[in-house]
Amino acid sequence: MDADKVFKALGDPTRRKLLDLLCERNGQTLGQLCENLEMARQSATQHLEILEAANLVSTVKRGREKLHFINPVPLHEAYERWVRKFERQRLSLLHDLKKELEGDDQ
Amino acid sequence: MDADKVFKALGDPTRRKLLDLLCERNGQTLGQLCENLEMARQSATQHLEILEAANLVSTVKRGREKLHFINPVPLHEAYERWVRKFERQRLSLLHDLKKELEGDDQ
DNA sequence: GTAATATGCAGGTAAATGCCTGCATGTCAA
DNA sequence: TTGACATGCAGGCATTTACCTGCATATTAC
Repeated sequence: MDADKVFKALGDPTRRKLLDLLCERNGQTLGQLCENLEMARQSATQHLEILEAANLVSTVKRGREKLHFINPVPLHEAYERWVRKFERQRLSLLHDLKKELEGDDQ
Repeated sequence: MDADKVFKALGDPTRRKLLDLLCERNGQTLGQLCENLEMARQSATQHLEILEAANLVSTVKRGREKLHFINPVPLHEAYERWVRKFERQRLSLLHDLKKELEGDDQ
């Protein structure tokens, strides 16, 4: 997994929306996905390419259509390897912050 | 929480490294953080401003120093409201994908 | 007070990003 | 075969991004 590609891919609201759309109904074509976005088809294609490069989406050609499927693995790995560390320390980090904001400096 | 700011902030490797550094030792000054980055102080400042705008980092001025603390709340919320949806459906999404990659199209 | 230290502020630039238009290719159906 | 449909490819353009340098301000130590 390339963590940077995954996080970069998630950094754009259109791409998060695409993942949302695929989560609602997996295996949609490019055209179907475009109906829910307010941009040109080619722009959506570029976003989908970025998601594919991050391995968050896999595609299958069926005739003249291209079907898009979520691959949940990289997202899971990014969470496990990166976000979870912060979750583990969440309460103590929150404690640091509160103590400091209260000006408790002695 | 502004989800877009949070995800955008996490989309840069330098900013993730800053969060990592603060996770190891919370409350570091700008100068301390810069020692671990290979860029000018001003560049690091800009990254920290973005983390602060996303509310992922809070700062406290102490004399001429500026201390930086992680705020774990927005990250937790982003996970809860967004990533967890995919976690819940993870196995079924993975199943869709596998079925399709096997060319199981009937 | 003065010098060293820590940070803030104001541009400036090259590269990346996100969007577009126009045209080409490939597939299906009549 | 021909026209409609789904997608691919190439290039252009405005904005944002990530980095920098140079100088200003504020705090501490001597």
